[in-house]
Amino acid sequence: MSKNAISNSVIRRLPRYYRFLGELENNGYIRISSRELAEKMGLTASQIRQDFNCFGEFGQQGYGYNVTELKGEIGRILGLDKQTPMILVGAGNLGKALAAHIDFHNRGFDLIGIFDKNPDIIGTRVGDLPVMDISELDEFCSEKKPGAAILCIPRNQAEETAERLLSLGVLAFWNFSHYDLRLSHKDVVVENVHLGDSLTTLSYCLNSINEK
Amino acid sequence: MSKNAISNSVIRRLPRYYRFLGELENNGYIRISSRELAEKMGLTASQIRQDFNCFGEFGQQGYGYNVTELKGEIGRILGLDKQTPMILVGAGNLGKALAAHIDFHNRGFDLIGIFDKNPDIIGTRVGDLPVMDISELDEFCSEKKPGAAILCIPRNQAEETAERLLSLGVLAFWNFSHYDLRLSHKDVVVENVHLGDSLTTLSYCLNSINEK
DNA sequence: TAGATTGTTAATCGATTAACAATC
DNA sequence: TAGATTGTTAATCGATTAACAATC
Repeated sequence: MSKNAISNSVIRRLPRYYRFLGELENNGYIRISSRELAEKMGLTASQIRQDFNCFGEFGQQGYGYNVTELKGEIGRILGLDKQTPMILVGAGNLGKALAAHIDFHNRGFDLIGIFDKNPDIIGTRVGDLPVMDISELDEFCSEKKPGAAILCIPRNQAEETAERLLSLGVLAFWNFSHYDLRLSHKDVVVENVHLGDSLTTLSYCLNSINEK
Repeated sequence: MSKNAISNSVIRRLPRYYRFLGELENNGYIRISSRELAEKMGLTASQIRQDFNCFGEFGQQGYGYNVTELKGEIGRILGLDKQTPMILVGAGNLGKALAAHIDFHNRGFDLIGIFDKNPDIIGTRVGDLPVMDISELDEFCSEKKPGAAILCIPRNQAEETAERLLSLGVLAFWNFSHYDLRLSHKDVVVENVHLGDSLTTLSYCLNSINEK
C-alpha cells in the first residue's frame, strides 16, 4: 500500500493523527483543513499535507479532509482494521497495569494470554484472562499462534525469553524490560519502551529551565 | 552550564548514554572510545562526539573517555545529582505500577506523596507511602513543595488537575493521561507519555513487514 | 465563477556523517 | 616518538517549511 520507504519521523506522527482525528470525530467535526488541524496539533499545515501524501491523496482541493474518512485511511495504514493475537509475559505491577489499561483492540492487537513464572501470581485473573504458568507457553503458542508479545520481565531474562518466543513464531515485541532488544533476526519488530529514560528527560528539562 | 540551545534529538539520547555507561561501569570497563561505544549503541562515533561536545570536553585524545567520569558528567547534565520532590496523582493500576517500578532516585526525583480520590484506594499503601485523599493536596503541597507530579488520571481530569498543581507551585509533569498537555504557562515542563501510541506504532511496523 | 485548499515541487533548515588537525 | 582518538570544521543527507499551480 505504501509508496516508498516511510521515514521514522512520519511513522511516529501517525498514531497522534489518528488520536486527534478520533477526538475531532467525537466532537462532531465533519471536515477539517490541514491549516486547522495543524493549529490544533502544534504542527504546520505543510507538514501534515506532506505526511498524508506519503500514503495517498485523502483530501479534496477547496474542501479539506473528511474527518471520518481520513481517520479510516490512517487506521488502515496503521493496521488497526485487523487484530494480531498478542500475549503478555510477566504479570507484575506493570504487566497487569498494561493489560488493564490499554485498549488493545483499537491498537491493532488482541490480548489472548498472560504468563508468569511466579506461583503466587499464576492462577490469578487480570481482566478476564487467567495468568498461566510460563511452562505452558510452548503449548499455548503452538495452538494459538500469537504474532506479538509484551515483555514485562526483568532485564536479565529479556533476551532469552525473546529468543524463545521467536522460535515459537512471535514476530513483534513491545518491550518494557530494561534492555535494548535489537535482535539479529531480520523481520523482527521491536518497540522498546524505556519509562525511566522518559522520566530522566523530564529531569533534564526541569533543571535546564532552572538555570535560566 | 550548557553552551547553547541543545537540540531535542540530543536530549533524547542523553538518558540512553547514561544507561549504557552505567552498564559498562558494572561490567568493569574503565575507558571507552567513541568508536567502541558507537558500536555497542548502534550509533556513529561522530554523532557521539558531537553530542558530548554540546556540553564540554569529556575525553582525552589518544585515550577515549573514562567511563565513570563520563557517566558522572552526563548524570550532572541530566540533573541526577539532586532530587526534585515529586508526587503521584492517581493511584490506579498504572500509577501503582510506576510508583513501585521506577527508580526515582536515580532519575532525579524523590516520590514523596501519592494521591487519589477513590475511597477504596485511599489509605492503602504503595511501597512505603500511603495513598492520601486528593482533598489533602493543597495542604501537602504548601508544606512539602513538590516540584514535579506524575499524572495518572483520566483524560477529562488532566487539564483541571494540572492547573491546580501549577497554582500550587508544581513546575514539571510526567503525564500519562491521554491528553497532550501543552499548557499556556511558560516555564512549565511536560513529558507526555502515550503508551497507546507506542503500541500503535508496533502495529504499523508489524503490518508493513507483512506487506513485503 | 471566485474562493479555498489541496497535492507537489522547490527552498530552507537542521541533524548526521565524514574528514582531519590537534594532542594525549 | 608513533599510534590512537579526540574536538571541531566541512560536507552530506534528510526533514521541514514555503510557495504555487491544479482543481474542487
